[in-house]
Amino acid sequence: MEFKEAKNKFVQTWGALGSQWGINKTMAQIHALLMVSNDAISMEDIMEELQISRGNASMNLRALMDWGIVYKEYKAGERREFFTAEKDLDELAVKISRERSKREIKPALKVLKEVSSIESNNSVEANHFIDQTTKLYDFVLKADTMLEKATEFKDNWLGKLLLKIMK
Amino acid sequence: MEFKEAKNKFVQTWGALGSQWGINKTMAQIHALLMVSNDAISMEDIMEELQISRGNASMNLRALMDWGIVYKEYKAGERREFFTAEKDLDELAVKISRERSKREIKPALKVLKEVSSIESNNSVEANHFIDQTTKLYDFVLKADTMLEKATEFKDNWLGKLLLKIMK
DNA sequence: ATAATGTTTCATTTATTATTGAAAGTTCAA
DNA sequence: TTGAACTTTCAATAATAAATGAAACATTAT
Repeated sequence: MEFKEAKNKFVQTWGALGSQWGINKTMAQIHALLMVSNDAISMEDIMEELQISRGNASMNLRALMDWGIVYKEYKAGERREFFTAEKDLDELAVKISRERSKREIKPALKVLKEVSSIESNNSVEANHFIDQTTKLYDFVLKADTMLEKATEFKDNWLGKLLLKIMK
Repeated sequence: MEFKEAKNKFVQTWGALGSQWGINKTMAQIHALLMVSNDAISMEDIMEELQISRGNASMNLRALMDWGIVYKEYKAGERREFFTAEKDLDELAVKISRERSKREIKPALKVLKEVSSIESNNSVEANHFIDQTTKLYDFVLKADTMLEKATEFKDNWLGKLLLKIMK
């Protein structure tokens, strides 16, 4: 396998993986492309390489920037905008988990809190419902908190120690 | 809000959350329904409650059983099959992460290994590609391993300690 | 054996989600 | 202030994923 083929395979795979995790294919592909690109590339190049339309490229680049994992760059004497991806993987993981927590986990917690707080009518059914959703709330909250802490740890001694133990 | 309304809201929310994470809506809804149901319920009941077809119910129940998070139950003197969900949340988390690791992460690792192992043609481009995909491989492997270990920890002292620290 | 009850499969249909592309918008140089 | 270069928006369209339902399959009671 040579370079171009490998690059293509990587981009395709990353795209497919994205859709399996609820991130649209093109968004993941653009990100993949930028990740392995040495220097910032233009929208034109992205369109060309991935064979996608201008609108598609524009919208997904915007989304990636909203997630904080792709940046615009301006080159001196160039009208066009260039893009680069966050290449530090720890940083990338932090940003992605923050974003998904904010967008999905937090709202889910709100609903869980809500539905677990209903007044029981003392039926077995209702009691079990309250019990189970309360447990779920606690569990999701704990998981969310752990993720948050884990991302803070990243570069302190405890984090490194944990990683070593867990290896 | 009273019981029925809360239950419905929970099922809907869980379903929506599922799609955001690459699990189909009905599958997540069935799981939600079973999670908060006191006792095993029949396919008929599921169809009724979620307003879905027999085929849909059957296929998604099969999928949930493949994931190991829903079980068939037979009731004495009953021809029909009944279903229950894994209600222990730790166990649920373990099963889901195992399954996703097997289905998605492991294959991704394989590709990463493959593409990062190409012979460099010594262009800056190719070198950067190899470097970046190698880092990604290491990172994903580490994350996958941590998840595996974390699920093993679940109920040993170290795990409990970590949870306490991270709280 | 067979009828009754229940389950699975899968080709077709429907719903959802992503993509296109042309028009509107922006920015900047002259 | 005009127009060239480039970007964004969004209604229309296409691609993808999920759901239906009727036929095939299975199991058990009689």
